[in-house]
Formats: sequence, structure tokens, C-alpha cells
Amino acid sequence: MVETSLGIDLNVTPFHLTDDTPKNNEDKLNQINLENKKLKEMLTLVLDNHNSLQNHVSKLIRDRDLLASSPNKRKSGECYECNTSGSTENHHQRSLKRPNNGVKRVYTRTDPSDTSLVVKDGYQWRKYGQKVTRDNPSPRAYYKCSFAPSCPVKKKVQRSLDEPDLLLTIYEGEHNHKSTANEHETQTSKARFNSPTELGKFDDTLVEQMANSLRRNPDFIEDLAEAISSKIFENDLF
DNA sequence: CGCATTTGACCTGCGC
DNA sequence: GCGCAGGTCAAATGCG
Ligand SMILES: [Zn+2]
Repeated sequence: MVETSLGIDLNVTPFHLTDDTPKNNEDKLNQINLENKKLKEMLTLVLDNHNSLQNHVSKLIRDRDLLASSPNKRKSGECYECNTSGSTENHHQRSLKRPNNGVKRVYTRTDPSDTSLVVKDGYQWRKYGQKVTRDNPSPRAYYKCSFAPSCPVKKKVQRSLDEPDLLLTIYEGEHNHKSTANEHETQTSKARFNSPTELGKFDDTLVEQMANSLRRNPDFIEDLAEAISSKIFENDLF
């Protein structure tokens, strides 16, 4: 169902072929402005769709992981309301906490190329181990709170198996001190879940991600090269 | 120097 | 006990 060919059409005319009468230039400028505007609107639309899709996928993965990780031991207060009511979505959009062990699972959106596995969550961590796990190619990193041993909190961070830009962090324990980060930083780090795009205002990191993934995509490179060369060829016939 | 990270060794629980 | 997988330790290394 996915259209693989990008069908790139570079609407570009080499400058040395244009006639430079002012009227023509003005027309062209207007035309290009219009086109830019249209493209911008399309981009925001695509971004919105992309965001909501990603959020949806994240939710699906969380629910599946939750079921898979504790199929049997559902004790009191487990997330039953999630299964019964499909209407409200916000209440476990971000973090799933299981009161059982003081173990908290949190999913964080991040750049797939970010190999550092460092999640800025307002606390300072000291990495003390990294292991490859059986059924996930990406390694799992182990952290202790840097106030240890006075603060016993640990966390594990591992990339999600089927969503490479989703990061699963498992916290265990509660901090006995305050977060070092100020309010603004925790806000931005928590705001990983994407909200609808305001027109004309893009999420820079997301745009950068998309650009990166396009740059790394061989199909895109190929299509781009073909589009460029065909355009040049076509214009060289004059 | 004083920290954090890296990384192989080591430990521990579990199924056979 | 043995082997495996996950979790931890600690010596070496890196960095400001
Ligand atoms: Zn702490």
C-alpha cells in the first residue's frame, strides 16, 4: 500500500536558460512563492500525520509490551481501564507505572542515530554496564543514580525492538532527593510526545530526523539523482 | 587529578 | 553440574 517511488519532480530550470525580463522574473517569483506555500502546508500535514501515527504506534507497542511482560501477575490496580475504555487516551500516553515493585516503564522518543542512550530525565546517572540481550540487537544500558549509594535508584535503557526511535527506560526505586533539572528542562524532555503542528512552525528535531533518514535512504538518493539528471538532460537538448 | 564510561570478567538464578 | 541469559563489578581508559 505504500508508494515506494518518490516520484520526485524537480521543477527547476537552470538560470542560464531563463530570460531575464523583469515581468517574467516577477511572475516566476510569485509562482515560486505560491509553490513554497503549498509545499509548506503539505509538509505540516505530513508532519501531523506522521506525529499521530507515531503516537499511535507507540501506544500499541506499549500495550503489547505490557501484556507480554506481565501476562499472569496482574495484581490490584493494574491498568484495567485502558482495555475497557478506548475513548480517553491521555492518561497513559506517556508513562506506565506499575505500583507493584516501584518499577516504572517509560517510553521516550529519540533520534535513532543517537547511540548514546542517554535520556535526560532530570536526574544524573552513572552508567555501570551494558549488555547485549537475546532477542534485541540493540544493547541494554544500566545506570545508577549518581548519588548512590545514598540513593538506590537504578534504570535500564534499551531501544525498542521494532521502533528504532523509541527508547524504553525502566526505572526501579524512588529517589530520596530532588531532581537536579529545572522545570523547563523536565518539560522539554517530557514533551517528547508530539503534539499537533502549528502551521508554519516545525519541530526542528523532527525535521532534522526526517532529513537524516532521507539522506541515509538509498532509494531517495537514487530518485534524487535520477530527477536531477533527467532535468539537466532535458534542458541540455536546447 | 577527579570524575565518568567502557568492557570483559564475574556472579546468580533458572531450566535441563 | 552445566550452560545460558541477565545483571553487576572493577580495572583500564578517556576526558575536562
Ligand atoms: Zn537519585
